[in-house]
Amino acid sequence: MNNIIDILYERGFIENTTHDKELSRYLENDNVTCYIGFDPTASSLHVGSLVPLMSLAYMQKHGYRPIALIGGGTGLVGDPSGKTETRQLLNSEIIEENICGIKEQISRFIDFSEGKAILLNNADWLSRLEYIPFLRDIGRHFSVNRMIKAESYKMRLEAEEGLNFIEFNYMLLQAYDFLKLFDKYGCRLQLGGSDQWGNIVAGIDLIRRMRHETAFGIISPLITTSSGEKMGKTAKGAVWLDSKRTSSYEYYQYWINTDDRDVARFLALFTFLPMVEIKKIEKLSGADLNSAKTALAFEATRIAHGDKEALEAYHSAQTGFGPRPVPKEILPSSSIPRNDIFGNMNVVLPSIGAEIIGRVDSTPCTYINEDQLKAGIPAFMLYHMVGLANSGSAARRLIAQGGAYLNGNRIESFDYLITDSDLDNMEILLRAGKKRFHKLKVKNND
RNA sequence: GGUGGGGUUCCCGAGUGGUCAAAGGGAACAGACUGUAAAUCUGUCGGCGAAGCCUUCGGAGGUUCAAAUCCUCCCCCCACCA
Repeated sequence: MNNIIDILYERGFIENTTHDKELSRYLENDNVTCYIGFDPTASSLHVGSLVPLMSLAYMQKHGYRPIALIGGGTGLVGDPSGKTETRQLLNSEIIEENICGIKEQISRFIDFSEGKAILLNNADWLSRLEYIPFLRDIGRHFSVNRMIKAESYKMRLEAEEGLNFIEFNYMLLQAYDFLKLFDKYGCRLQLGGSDQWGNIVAGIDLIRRMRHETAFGIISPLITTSSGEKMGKTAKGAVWLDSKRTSSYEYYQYWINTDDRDVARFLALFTFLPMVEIKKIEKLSGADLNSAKTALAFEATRIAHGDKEALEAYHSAQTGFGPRPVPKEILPSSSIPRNDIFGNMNVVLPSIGAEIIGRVDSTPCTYINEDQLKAGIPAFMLYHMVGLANSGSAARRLIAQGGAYLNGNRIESFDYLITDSDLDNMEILLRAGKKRFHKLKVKNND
């Protein structure tokens, strides 16, 4: 199997394509350029953007030239596709900031060295557009009758909030992007999420009408978890790719908590592990899947944050939840530490080498003054302080319900005084519920 | 611009003078069960060192012993008409 379409299909990246036969034939060419757009609506992409990112990464792995297009221009307009509400309009300064963050993240997935990929910003051409010429040259190719039938707009036309004119224009701008990239880079293929279908097809039509050439589109399914949620939503909000917003520890934990039913599917989408190995995972069930989840979390963290961060997160998980060795026969291509019981590991991470193999740990941690600890702090205050509870009341509730643990022992009373006598190995391990950990370490007075 | 309908605690949504920190559902959190899964059951679900007090129902004023509820002005959304 070396046809990229087959590979993308097998891994679950494709929901639909335009003209499949011609597309397959086109992809047999050597110099295929394809693109995906990312609108800078936040300073970081989140897990929801992983599918397009990974599909682009796969395209690159197979020798195609990807263009990552940052929507510095379209971001000023706001894509209504598939949204039930109007996006808040962002100003240019915020967008500039966002672009910086996003560029960095994309670079983790796509190799931009030596012209292997291109990073562009559509503000470079969109912000210079003149209204009347644009309407005359581009606008005349769009039928409003057709546009309002587009699924992406339909939703909004039927919704309570309606659709305003600036949003209605979004499709034209994205179509124009595609035309630009076709003209300048010979780019004939656009990838995107399924909500982008209308926008992609609009671009293809525009290229056909104006250049009499064929362009193609591939859309990925909207990935939902088996429980029916959109990917990347947690109680705390989105799971960001930026480790400043979602720490490697949290990121790893997000993946390790994958629903059983999603493990194989997610391994295919969100790691580079070979499908042969993933296929074997599909046969596993029950607790056996936990090793696969560990590998998923490790690999996903590695790709998004780096080897070192993945290893730290892995270790933190071991400290909190106990050692969970991953047998050799599970996903052998994964570089996750094998048969590891605290520290003795055989890591196969070239970028790290041997020196880091010690106790590394990224469990959230707070430092406390020695004096303050000697004086003692009531448990509920500490839980609030450290962020395991949102308020004093919440902390009291937590403790009252028996959900607070100090070094593994349940805290019986909300005002239990935590002091230096609770130090274990120079630190105090606080736990809220089953899986939220926080360490408290002493800062010496100076 | 006109007419009508709206804006309620994280979300949906009830509430039209006191009995309202505000029904119900969802989400979330905790406990039990477990495998850091799912499902289920139970409890919690504004803040406060907790009796009691304080802040909340788009915003600002006002009426009243008492306002999410009544009045005035303003902001925003929706529908129909222009």
